[in-house]
Amino acid sequence: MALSYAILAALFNQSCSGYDLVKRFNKSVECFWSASHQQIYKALSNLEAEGHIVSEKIEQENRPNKKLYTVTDSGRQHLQRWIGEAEAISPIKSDLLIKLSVGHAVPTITLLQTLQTYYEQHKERLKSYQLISKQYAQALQPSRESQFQYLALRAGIRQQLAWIAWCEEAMGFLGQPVAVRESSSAS
Amino acid sequence: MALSYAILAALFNQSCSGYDLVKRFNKSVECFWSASHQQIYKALSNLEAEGHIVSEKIEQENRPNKKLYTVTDSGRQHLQRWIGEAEAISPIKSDLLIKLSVGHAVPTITLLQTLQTYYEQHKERLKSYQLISKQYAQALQPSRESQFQYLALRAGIRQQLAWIAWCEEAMGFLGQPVAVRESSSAS
DNA sequence: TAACCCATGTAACCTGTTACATGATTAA
DNA sequence: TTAATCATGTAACAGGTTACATGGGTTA
Repeated sequence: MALSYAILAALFNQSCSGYDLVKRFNKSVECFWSASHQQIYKALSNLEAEGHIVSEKIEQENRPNKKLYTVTDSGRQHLQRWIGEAEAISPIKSDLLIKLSVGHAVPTITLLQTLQTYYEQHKERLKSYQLISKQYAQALQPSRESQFQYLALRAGIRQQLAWIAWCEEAMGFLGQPVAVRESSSAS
Repeated sequence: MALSYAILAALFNQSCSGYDLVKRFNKSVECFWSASHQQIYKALSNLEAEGHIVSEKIEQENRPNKKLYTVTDSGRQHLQRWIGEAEAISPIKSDLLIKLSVGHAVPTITLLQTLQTYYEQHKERLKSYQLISKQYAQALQPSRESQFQYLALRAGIRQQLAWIAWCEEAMGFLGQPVAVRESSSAS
């Protein structure tokens, strides 16, 4: 369900083909959702069957033809209605947290190694978000659209910072076997 | 896949019935994953077929019999192996971020209302995490197990704090003075 | 008398992942 | 010549949601 809306939102911001959508979802700015190309092509044909998007066949030379998808009035209304609804927030569902909550089942060194790997991944992701963020910040006259995308990016950055700070806390905790400390930099 | 491990981890910490697992997953401390009872019963029977857990039939008076599930040696090893592996981190997949990234499609007031609802939910969740956290912190001699659970909880707290701070940033950006209402729970 | 708690399940359906398929163009 | 890019799909399977089913005991 949410994937359809994510697609609708992406197409509302910028009409494109299924192939381009895949790239936007998995590589670049729209990094808050992911989906395989199979899933996306399926969702696109459903959305078109429901009348929320239309496709225009683009004939190309020296490469395969493609379909350019555009949001219809019906699609826009569908999207607008959804934005106005607030769903219940969902649980974190993080592998790492499950692993840590049974950390006593393995040697501390194992846990530290696993933690380190996640730590580095979060730092990587933060870096890529900050890079995009810089591009937005440098725009002299940002469009209203891009301001919203910048805001969403800010959330991503805050999430990564929270994970990174926590990894450091956890590694510190595991580094010297101590009791639960009351202080820490919780704020 | 991850659900099986989450169940294994929960049972490793404390053997219990499927019914009790549902409660532990959806209500209380193990609040980092969620699953319906149908899903959990299914996963339990799979795990038992694979030999990772065993069930003991508990006969009860005045109420239905139940099955007490316990992790086997094989199950413990399976879990330990998994803890040592580090998967790739996954995208945020937040409805709210999708909504915000096409915020220009609706009137600002609509977006603010939606944001406010998420904001309150995150504050609620933070409160419940902090309540559990306090119980851990008050334990005079915390077990090694509970220290790990406390650490996982710290991650949950940091996540909620990040969301809350971002909601305030976003609401501020959208031109609404952030009303810092201390008790928004009764709304 | 109705609703909820205990306790476990089946079945239909939708969503997401993995594998398979095609076929021309371009860069190493 | 090997691989990657462009561009779109089908099919089998695993994971997750919703609806349906049972039946005694307790609380309002």
